[in-house]
Amino acid sequence: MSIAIENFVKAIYNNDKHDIKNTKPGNIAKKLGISNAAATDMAKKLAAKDLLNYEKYQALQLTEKGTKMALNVVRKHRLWEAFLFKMFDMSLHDIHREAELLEHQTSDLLAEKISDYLGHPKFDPHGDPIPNADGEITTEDTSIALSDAIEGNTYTISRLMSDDKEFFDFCAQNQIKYRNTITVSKQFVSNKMTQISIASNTIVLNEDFTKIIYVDEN
Amino acid sequence: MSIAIENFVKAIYNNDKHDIKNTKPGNIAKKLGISNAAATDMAKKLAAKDLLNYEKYQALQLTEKGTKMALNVVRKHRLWEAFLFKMFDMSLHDIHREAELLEHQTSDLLAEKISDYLGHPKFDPHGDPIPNADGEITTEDTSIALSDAIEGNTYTISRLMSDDKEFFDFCAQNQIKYRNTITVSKQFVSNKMTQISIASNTIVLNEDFTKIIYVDEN
DNA sequence: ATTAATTTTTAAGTATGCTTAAATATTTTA
DNA sequence: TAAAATATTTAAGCATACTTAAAAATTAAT
Repeated sequence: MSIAIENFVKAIYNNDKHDIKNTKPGNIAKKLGISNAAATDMAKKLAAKDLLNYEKYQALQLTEKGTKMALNVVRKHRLWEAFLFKMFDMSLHDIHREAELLEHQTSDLLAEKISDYLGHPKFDPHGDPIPNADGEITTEDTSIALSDAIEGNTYTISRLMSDDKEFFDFCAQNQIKYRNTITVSKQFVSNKMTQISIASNTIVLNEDFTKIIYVDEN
Repeated sequence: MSIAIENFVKAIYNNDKHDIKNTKPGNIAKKLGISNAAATDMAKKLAAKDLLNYEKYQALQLTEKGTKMALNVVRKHRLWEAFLFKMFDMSLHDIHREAELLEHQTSDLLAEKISDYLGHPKFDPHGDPIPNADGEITTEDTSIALSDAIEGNTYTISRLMSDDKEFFDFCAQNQIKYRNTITVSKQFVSNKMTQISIASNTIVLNEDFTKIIYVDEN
C-alpha cells in the first residue's frame, strides 16, 4: 500500500487515541500537512477500499482492515524506534524522524527479525506499546492523559505522544521524560491548564501538552 | 528526490559498470520493469534537472550531479546490506530486497551511524565496494568479469552483481559465493560460455552469468 | 546495400495525490 | 435561535510516473 495511505490510516489511529470524536478530515489534514480537500478525497478513496467508514461530515472510523493496517505500520515504527535507540547514539527526535520513513519500507519479515533481536519488547523508547505481529496490543494500557490526572496525585510519565522537535526539546529541558515522576499540583479546569512539579521545577502546561503527555498513577 | 528518480540514476550507474555503450532507455526500462516510453520520458526529465545528458538515440550519461546521487543511493544500499547481514540471519536475496527499499528512506545521518557501527567497511556481503560519504570509491577495483577471465587461471570470487533470487539460489547450490576459489578451465569464446571448476564441481556458465560474476586473480 | 528486425521516440491517455477557490453544512457564540 | 465563524465538501486543475499504440530512427542480417 502506498505511503500516503499508510500515513492516513496511521494518523486516524493516532488521533483516535486522544480525540475520537474529532477524527475528521480537517484534523487529519493538519497532521499530515495536506489540504482539507485532499483529506476528504482520500477518505472517500479509503472508504472504497474498505479501510474506513466515511459519512459526510461525520468522524472517520477505521474498519477492522484499516485498523490492522494502522497497527502494522505503528508496529514497524515503534520497532524501528526501539532498535535505533538501542543501536545508535541518536536523539529521540532524530530516531522518530528515521522511523517515520523506514516504517513504510519494512517487510513483515524484517520487522520480526528486529523484534526477535530486541527480545520482543512491549514498549518503544517513548513508552508507547508495540503491537505484536497480529496487530494486538497485549499490554493493558492504564495510563491517562495528563489533562485527566487528579490534583495532588503523583504519577510516572509513561508516554510522550508527539513527533515534534520543539516539544521534545522542551521536554528534555524540563525533565519531562519517560519514567520520570511528577506530581499534579493543580488542574485549572476552565483554562484547560495543568500545573505539575517535576524534579525541583514547577511548570504550567496547556492542553497542547497535557493531551499528549500520558502518565500512570504511582 | 523521488524513489523513481533515485532508482533511475542507480540503474544507469549500475548498467554503466558492465555495458556503458548500451545504457539506453530500453535497457534501463527492462531493469526497472517499466515501458521504454516511460524510460525515454524520465530521461528527458532528468536531463532537465541536470542529472544526466540526453541526446536522442544516444546512450544516457550521468552528469557529475547524477553520479553523486547514484553513489549516495548505492552507498546506502550497500551499507544496509552489510548491516542486515551482520545483524540478522537472512538470505542474501532477502537482504538485497530489504536494502532495495530502505536505501531510499535513509538519511545521510543514519547512513553514517550504520557505517560507524560497522567500522566503515569497504565492501558489502556481495563484495561490492561501499562508496564513502562523499561518494568516492577509494578501494581500487582489480576484479574482472568472469567472461574476461583467462583460461587456466585461478581466481577468487569478488562480486556477484545481481538482484535475482534464482541467480542467488543457483549460486548457493553451486558454491559460487563471495571469496570462494574457482579455476577457469575453458573459455568457449564463440559461444560466450565459460567452464569453471569450483569445489569439486565443473560448471559451464553462459553470458548471463559470466557478465555479473566478478573475480580477482589469485 | 537493402531489407528486416529492433529500438527509440512521440502522442494520447490514465491513476494517484495533491492544489486552490467556491459552495455547502456544521458548530459556536452572543 | 439567528448570525457569525469554522469546517467540510465539491469542482476544476496540476505534476508525477506510468501506460499503449503508432511513427521514426537505428541496428542487424542477408
